[in-house]
Amino acid sequence: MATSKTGKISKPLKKKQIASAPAKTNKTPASGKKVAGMTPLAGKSIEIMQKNSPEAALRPEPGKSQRSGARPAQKTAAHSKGIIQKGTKKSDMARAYDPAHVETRLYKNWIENDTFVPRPSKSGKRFVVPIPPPNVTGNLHLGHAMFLTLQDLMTRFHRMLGEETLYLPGTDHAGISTQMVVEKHLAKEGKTREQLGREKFLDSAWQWKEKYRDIILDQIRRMGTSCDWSRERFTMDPGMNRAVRKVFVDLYNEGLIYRDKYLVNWCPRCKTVLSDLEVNYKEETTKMVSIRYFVKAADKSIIVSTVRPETMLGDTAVALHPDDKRYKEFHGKTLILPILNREIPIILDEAVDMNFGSGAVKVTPAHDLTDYEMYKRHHLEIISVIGKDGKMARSAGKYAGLSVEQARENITEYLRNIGNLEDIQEYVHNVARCERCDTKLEPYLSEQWFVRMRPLAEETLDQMKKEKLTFVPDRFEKVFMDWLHNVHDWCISRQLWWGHQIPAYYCDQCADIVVSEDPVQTCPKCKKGSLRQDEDVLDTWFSSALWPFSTLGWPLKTEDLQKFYPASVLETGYDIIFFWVMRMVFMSTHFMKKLPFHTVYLHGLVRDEQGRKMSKSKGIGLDPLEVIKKYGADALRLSLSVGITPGNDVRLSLGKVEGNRNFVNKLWNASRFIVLNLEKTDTVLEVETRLTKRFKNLSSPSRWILTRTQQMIQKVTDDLSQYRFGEAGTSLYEYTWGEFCDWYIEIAKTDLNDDTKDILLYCMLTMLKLWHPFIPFITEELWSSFDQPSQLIIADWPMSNKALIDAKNLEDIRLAFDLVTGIRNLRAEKNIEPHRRVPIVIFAHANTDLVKSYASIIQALAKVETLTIQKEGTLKEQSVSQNVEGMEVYMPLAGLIDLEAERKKLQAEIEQKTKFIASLERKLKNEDFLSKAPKAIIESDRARLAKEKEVLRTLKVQLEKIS
RNA sequence: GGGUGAUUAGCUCAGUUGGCUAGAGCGUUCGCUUGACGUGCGAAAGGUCACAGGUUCGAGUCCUGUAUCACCCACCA
Repeated sequence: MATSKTGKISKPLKKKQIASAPAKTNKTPASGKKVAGMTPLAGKSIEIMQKNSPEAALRPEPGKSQRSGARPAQKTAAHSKGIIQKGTKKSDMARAYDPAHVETRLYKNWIENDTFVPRPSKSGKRFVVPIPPPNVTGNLHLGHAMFLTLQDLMTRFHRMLGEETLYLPGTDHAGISTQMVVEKHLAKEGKTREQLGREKFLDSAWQWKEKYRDIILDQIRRMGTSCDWSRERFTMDPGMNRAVRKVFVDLYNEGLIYRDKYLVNWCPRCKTVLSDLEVNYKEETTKMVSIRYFVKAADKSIIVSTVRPETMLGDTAVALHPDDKRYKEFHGKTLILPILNREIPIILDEAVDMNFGSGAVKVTPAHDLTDYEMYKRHHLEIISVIGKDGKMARSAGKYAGLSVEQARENITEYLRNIGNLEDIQEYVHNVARCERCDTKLEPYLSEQWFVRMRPLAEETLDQMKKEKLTFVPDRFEKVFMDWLHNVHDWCISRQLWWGHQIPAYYCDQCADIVVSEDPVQTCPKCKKGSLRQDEDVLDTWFSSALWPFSTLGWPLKTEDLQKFYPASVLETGYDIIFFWVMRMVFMSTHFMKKLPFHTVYLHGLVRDEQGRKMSKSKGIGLDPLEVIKKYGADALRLSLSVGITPGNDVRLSLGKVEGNRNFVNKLWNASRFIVLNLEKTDTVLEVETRLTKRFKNLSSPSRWILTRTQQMIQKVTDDLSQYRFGEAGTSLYEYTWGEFCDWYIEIAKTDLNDDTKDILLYCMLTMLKLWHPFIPFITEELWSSFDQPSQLIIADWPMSNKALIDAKNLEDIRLAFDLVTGIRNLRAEKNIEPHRRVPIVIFAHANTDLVKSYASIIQALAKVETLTIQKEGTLKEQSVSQNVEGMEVYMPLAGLIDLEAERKKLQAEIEQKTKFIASLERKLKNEDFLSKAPKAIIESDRARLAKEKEVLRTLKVQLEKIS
């Protein structure tokens, strides 16, 4: 491929066919003229000398500060710290960027200038991102860093587009988690929550919250997030609480919240119920015991198998499949439960799997969900034998008080002794565990509050037909829809103290339940009973579900609510799609009659270098603050946004961050170069206007970089609009370093006139704008060094300017670049020191005039002494050669040439070329291809073929000349 | 049991609607005080795009199957 779609020149430059040589130039005339074979040894000895030179001692040790350099210079404080301050002379810009001293100052500055506060836009467009409120339980981790980076990236992009932008911050009270850490904290002082009592416990929880809220918010700021802090919310703010109460009461009145007795997931350690989503299943190998149950008054028996023999104390039936022929004679009989000798019925139920085990199932309604369902179908007895504490209950008789495990052992042993134990086998099955503390859960029969999901799900499905909800990546749409189609009721009560207390009140006289937004003292029904509020609190996610509208003042009809609901994009990790995203969607649909956002962007999970999930509880993972301290927030942000793809997990290594820190520093130095060479700094607009007028008169490289800049503007804008952050970042990176720095700055050095200075400035300012959403700190800092009006954060996003595009020129300049690389190749191959100038002869054939126009660039960048450019010709001296796009490039090296090696090199190239041409020809002779492929493809292949043939021809010519 | 994702250079990953003699960063090798930057510069080596079929003029990209890994949902004792 010649020039790529984007017109990038980097690809062709890396081609293998182009061979060797060293570096570039400056204006000083060449000094060392005698071309001599430079041996590797000679090079080494020089290196050794350098290390021992006095100057070397001044170099910074690796990993130490950047302060000293090879050329020690007097530095001001600002200088040495890598920051730019008002009144600082430009020449004082430090050699390396030091984020630590810049970030805090800039952040403060942004806030002082109210730049994070939404400002009405001319277009009326708005962009709203609700933050996923971090828990007030601890410190920022990389998961947070991830979403903060992406959300802020979008926010800053849209703010620069001129939209009225709101990034709404806040924190979550995080019920169980917070209660757990507060209890742990109290335990250190030897206190328990029971000792303290509810009120005092809540006091210390609030204290905890105050402290950690401040910490976490501060950490959020460290990432550079441009949240509107004036609108910050906490899920237990009075306003939020009001919203929660209203939602609860409304849903209750509509019959969508109910209270019922049900077998729920109980965590004996947390002492609360959990919703199905908060249960993790983990595989475990246990013993499955088979027990013989005898039929009453007969010697017939049935064998049942179980992994939980201790629950047999609560058995109230044995179930068989109605069609199971083996057990026909047992239908209608009763069995004697061993140990207790209780009489239990045999029931028939289709839930039984005939093919599993013996085909007979013990039924323990109080401790198994399937059994509980059978209990309801068959009107059985229900006996609970395990208590809230996870120990055997009083109903377990002599086993009461034992742990479940102990009881299991004892009962198994007892069954063995009485001869009812038939078999024990290893069995692998899934065990339910608490998402928070990993304790084994017990199904527990109790009265709880539930949200009736079916009607809400259907309402949501309807709404989603009217409004499009876009998922990025789109595969999550299916996951989302499947869940909606297969919902279960949501258990929302929690036996905790920290959270929104359920607004339900019970009468101590008539047992009536009053559900009310405001406290009720006396029973409205019997008029005499006093009311006591339900002690339980709501699932944390209940309040999070209201986040998109409760944060804006709902249920009040506030201006904010009108303006900023619905939000634009909800960005979060795919792991909380059901916990949070789903619930926001159906709650918002129900109460706002509009989806809460139009797009759901789901990022992957951040993992460590080994691919392990970052988890602070396990002590794995990098601390974002440490990373920021060492490499800067910008470097961290880059590492979490460039090269990533939505929905896919990211591995983060310090090496990656370091690389990005290096990039940030590169940007700093490119700016530094420009600052040092600029006499005056005009605004982007002024420069752009000037360049637009002069465009046609500009040099080819100048037109090239301007064209590429326009293309970058277009690409980055498109990519960011379509949530392709990784892609946008990658191209910008390549443009910044690989094109602007590596080529344009080097070319500009050869002729620093007013035009080139204008272009350097224009490109840099544009680049700073394009980079700003990714790396806000350094870009803002550099922006200020160019004396631009207003801050970068609120500058206008650039627009691609058609008057600054010259597409044809991209092709032309590529030749020049390829020639430079080709010559450098030759030099490197022959170990010519970079600073030594060499003579070069180019037979450029059809490109002669064009190449001549690039002579000075080639000469400068490839360090050429005398550059001879001719249409064609013969060689006077022995030379090494290189073929660049059909142009013959020779570097005379009399006496130092291994002719055989040269021949082999050319022959290899000829062979490769020949093959490639053959395959192209085959393709272009293929009737199917000619008739079915798009014309543009055929045309470009034809052109390609012609070009390649020319290259082949010249390669052969070269081979002859050398021989 | 159902579903999803991953599998591309030594490592970590890109690769938008199929047109690619397959790219980046790190690492490796060689050479550099080249006055923006050694947190740098120049050059190079390195890939049967997991495997097997298929669709297509053309497949890293689409389809089917297989393997391995990861995850999600449901949980049958």
